[in-house]
Amino acid sequence: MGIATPPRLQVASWNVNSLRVRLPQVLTWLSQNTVDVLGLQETKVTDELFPIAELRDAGYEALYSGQAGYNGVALLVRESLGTDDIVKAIPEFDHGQRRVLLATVGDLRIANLYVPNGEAVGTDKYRYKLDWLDALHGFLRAELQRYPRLLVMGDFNVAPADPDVYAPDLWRDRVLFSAPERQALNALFDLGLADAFRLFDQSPASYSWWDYRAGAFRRNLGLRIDLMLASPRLARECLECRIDRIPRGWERPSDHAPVMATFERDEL
DNA sequence: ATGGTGGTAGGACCA
Repeated sequence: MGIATPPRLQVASWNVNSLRVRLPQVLTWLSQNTVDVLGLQETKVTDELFPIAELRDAGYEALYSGQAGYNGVALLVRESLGTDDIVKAIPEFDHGQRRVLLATVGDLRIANLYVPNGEAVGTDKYRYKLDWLDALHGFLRAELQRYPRLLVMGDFNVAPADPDVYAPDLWRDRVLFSAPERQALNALFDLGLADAFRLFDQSPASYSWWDYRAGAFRRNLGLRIDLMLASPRLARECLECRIDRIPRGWERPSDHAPVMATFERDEL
């Protein structure tokens, strides 16, 4: 018995770099963290092979949009919550790459994204990334009109600012941190979306992705490219946002760490 | 050091 705590919704985003390889880690992490919604990126699994049974046994309903070999996104939602109004592509920018999954969970609108990597500045893939982000901007502007409580999360493959990069001067003209990419991200901020991580005090050199090579994680040579963007209404209800570095240190890890956020809810 | 590692493939790709 005690004073009832306000209801809270805990949300996380994690690029797992193959759900089939990382499923045991996802299940372990879910058992250790009270998360209501988990967005996954780079699932690299077709819908036919998506591990719905294992996730259902863990208490989660799965929404997924996958393809063979590359890309793939999913939303794991605690079964009691339910989902509605599912969208699997940016309208008028659907090229078959499975990078987008939106759903309404309670009164929260959640967009889970795997933004194109862009390969290198000046390449066709880089151009595609910028076009993709431009289309995303128009789409999210419309979503914000419809849904006051909008959370946009995922692997953005762009670091917002100098403190999000271990060597900003080295990265300033490279993919993941080039000025046009940051400008595209700033355009999303200009819609009123807030970088939830920066609503709170954080440790210096907080990153979400570390290259597999050259001992980058051990040396903390990382970038913060996994983000949670909150609409104005939702930003006011955000109680916490942090990165859980622990799974990046596990054996055979994803190269990304989960980003977590907690929101106070009026009711669910 | 144009390297380094990892996933999906069962070749070169993608990151």
